[in-house]
Amino acid sequence: MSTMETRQRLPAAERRESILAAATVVFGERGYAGATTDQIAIAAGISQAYVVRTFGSKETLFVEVARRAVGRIEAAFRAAIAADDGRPVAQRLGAAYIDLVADRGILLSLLHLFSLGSDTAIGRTGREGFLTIYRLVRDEAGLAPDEASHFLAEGMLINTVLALRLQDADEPDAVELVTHACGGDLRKFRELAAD
Amino acid sequence: MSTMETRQRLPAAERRESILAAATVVFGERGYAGATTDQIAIAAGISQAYVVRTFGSKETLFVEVARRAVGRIEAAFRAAIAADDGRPVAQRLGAAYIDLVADRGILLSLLHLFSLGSDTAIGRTGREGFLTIYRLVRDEAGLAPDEASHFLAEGMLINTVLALRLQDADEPDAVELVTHACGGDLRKFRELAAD
DNA sequence: TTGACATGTTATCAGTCGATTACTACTGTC
DNA sequence: GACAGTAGTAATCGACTGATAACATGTCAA
Repeated sequence: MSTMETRQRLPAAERRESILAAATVVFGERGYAGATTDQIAIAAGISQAYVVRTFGSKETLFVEVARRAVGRIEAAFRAAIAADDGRPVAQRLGAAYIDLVADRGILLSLLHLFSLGSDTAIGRTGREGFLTIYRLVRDEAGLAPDEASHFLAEGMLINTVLALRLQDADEPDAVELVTHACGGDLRKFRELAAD
Repeated sequence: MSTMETRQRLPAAERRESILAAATVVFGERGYAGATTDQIAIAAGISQAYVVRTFGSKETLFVEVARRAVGRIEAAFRAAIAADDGRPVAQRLGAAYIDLVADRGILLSLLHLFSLGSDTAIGRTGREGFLTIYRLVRDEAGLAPDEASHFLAEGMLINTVLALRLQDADEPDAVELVTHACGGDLRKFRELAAD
């Protein structure tokens, strides 16, 4: 019934997506091992058991969160490549990446994903995701290998700044560093990164 | 007695350092939450209880590991700054950073440290460490703020590549990316990063 | 309406982990 | 060669966590 405003149960696909969104935030803040399925369940507003049963295991959930995050980046980059406004493509990609900061969890979940390359399943997912993004900026955006590498490097710095919450620090050195890291518009960066 | 080759007990300072070295490797591979004090104890060749009691808690141990890692980077950079061989200082710093790859755990522990900015105690340590290194390359090496920022970005990319173990991947795209990330000498990078 | 299926929960469990305590043994010194 | 202090271990515990199972309830088609 859609006449009732308060739907009590969600179709599986929507519930799945809402769990993924909640898990993205929690994994982004605490990392894979540091996050608990109970924290994710609370964030999603359901029971811990349902989180686990929906994805089979915590590891599977994390891999799904990571794949979804890579997909978001791909979509944002493809849109930036298509929307040619005269600026160089690298600049458009950079702006698109900064916009992703609004979804803090996405970038932070990927940071944690990339830090766990030693784990068998998670590591493979991480390598695949990282190379996918590298190929996208090289082949679809047309950046030279060294340009693509530099671009990813700047992205990793943004991830680090975000994880450290340096944009909230008030020391002048932190302000200066974050300003350069985010490409100059500290004000916008801070707004996007605001909880 | 130093006539006996097999010393059975170590003075506190040496034992402390050996635990820190072992913990650096384990934290580097598994992260803070993913590592267990028992794994660290096995790596150090002592009992789990002794690891915890020596540092009071796992968190204190991690913070000590992180501070030690930052100290190693400081020392390596200061040496590179002092040893002026005609090359630009940024190039010397880059080479010094690549050399640190030999101690994989140091860079990987810092990667994990930087990913936990939301944690109260660990986050503060991470911000302090990151800013310390930024100030060093800016003030002591004399890099301009944007140069220092770029330098840190390349460092973060190296950390990521290392964590993902991309230097061991055989796909041509991975080889190309790692080559650019490490400054060209893939062979040396692989040797240093070898377990 | 009713029944069948999909959505969700409560209760519980076995394993793991950091920490504490009580105890043991080595080491150098007077 | 005993003593005092330092280095280290074994045993154990309570808390936490991911997973499972049994059960409950909402939803929709016929």
